[in-house]
Amino acid sequence: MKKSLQSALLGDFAWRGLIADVTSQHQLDAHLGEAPRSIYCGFDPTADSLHVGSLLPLLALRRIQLAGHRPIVLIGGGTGLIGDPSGKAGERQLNPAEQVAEWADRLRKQVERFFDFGGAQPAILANNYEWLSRLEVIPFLRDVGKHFSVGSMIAREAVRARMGAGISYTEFSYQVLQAYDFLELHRRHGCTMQIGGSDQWGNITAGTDLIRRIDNATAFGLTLPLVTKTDGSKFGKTESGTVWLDPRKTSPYEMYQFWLNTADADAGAFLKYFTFLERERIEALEAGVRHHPEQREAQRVLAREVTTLVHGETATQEAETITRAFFSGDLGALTEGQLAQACQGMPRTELTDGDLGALSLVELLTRVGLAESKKRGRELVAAGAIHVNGQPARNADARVSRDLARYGRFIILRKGKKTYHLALLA
RNA sequence: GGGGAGGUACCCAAGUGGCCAAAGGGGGCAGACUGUAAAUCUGCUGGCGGAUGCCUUCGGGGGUUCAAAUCCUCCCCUCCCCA
Repeated sequence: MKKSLQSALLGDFAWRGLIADVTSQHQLDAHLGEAPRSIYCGFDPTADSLHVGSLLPLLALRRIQLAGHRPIVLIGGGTGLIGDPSGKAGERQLNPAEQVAEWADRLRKQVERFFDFGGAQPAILANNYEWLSRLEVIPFLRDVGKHFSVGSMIAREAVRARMGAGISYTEFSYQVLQAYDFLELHRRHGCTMQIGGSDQWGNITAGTDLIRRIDNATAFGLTLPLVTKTDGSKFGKTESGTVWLDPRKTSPYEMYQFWLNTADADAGAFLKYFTFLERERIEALEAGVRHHPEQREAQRVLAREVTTLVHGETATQEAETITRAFFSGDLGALTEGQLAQACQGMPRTELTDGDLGALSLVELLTRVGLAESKKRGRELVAAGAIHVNGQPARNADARVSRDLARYGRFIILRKGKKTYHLALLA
């Protein structure tokens, strides 16, 4: 009964665990196996950068191109003005139009590096503001609106979940716009498939339905799984917050650390999700996790691969250099630039010249919040829990002076194993 | 409306006149071990220039007392039972 998958693409997706849901799997399989297809995924500008969570659909789209199909990256400059209710507990505040336009521009630049715009199937970048902003209400309601039944719109999970808390007509309409995007891309570029996160299922099938009704054509959809961690905590966050793709918001070093800290139990799945390594290699790394977990080779490879995908080889080498220096305690090996990068995600406190000589180490610890009180600070120093620029601090009453700082500016305080704080001299 | 129980530190929870800055557990932080892991063990878990010292703290106010988380009183809040 169950036929095996014919197309290399779906077979790879299935092996990687990238399929949460698909429309008519075997028909899609044949469709993809027959000829190069155009496949799209949308990204709404809800912030000035994508984050690691967006990497899953982004890399899936790249897999699609590598498999010989044409990827269409849709920036939701129009839908971003409306707001997707999917997965949102309550109505969101609308962002100013100029801001959404600026964010859309940033996302476009951010996304470009993942695709090949030459070759046999060059990628297409589109922005739905281009057509959504030109829609006229009367024709839209007559030509498109007629094909949507309110009953099925209300039945969609994203809407149903909001019926209690409330949902505006604006957000309620989101699914219609996304369906319309799919139709538009179908007509413009012969797009026959849309992928997205698992919360996008309703929006995607709204599109395949619309294409069937208006253009009497078959289109397909596939959703990717929600990335989960086995310990139950949310994927894509660290203590310092969201892990962004923009190096100005999350340094390559921070991103490298994020992946390096992947739990053993998640390493295999993440290698499949977020790298382009072939099956044999990943299976070997998974075996490595089982037999030599202490070597953390899978995590190292994962961190190297993903950081390189996002930030390039040079940035990855730099992240590795910083990692080695930080975890050996030998900060002296770092250049000023590397030190600055390593400190990028750290909470920081700026010190004035007046603070120099006036503050003792314990006072500095309380000032920056690493110790709740001087008493605590003393206890921490006594316990050997405080390191200053990689060196264990011995004297709680030592005065803070400029020659304590690296490059005359950086005093990196460490409490315990991984709580850092940067005291930055003026 | 009647009857009963209770509000203690981040949470749960002991304590019913001085030996209480307040047991115990959880959580948190740190140390050891380790793989920048998990588990485990240990320490700390009100503040103070380092103190058989002082200050703040047991729902809120007032009072009794040499002395109150503990007794009295008023107020606020929570829960349970009967109407």
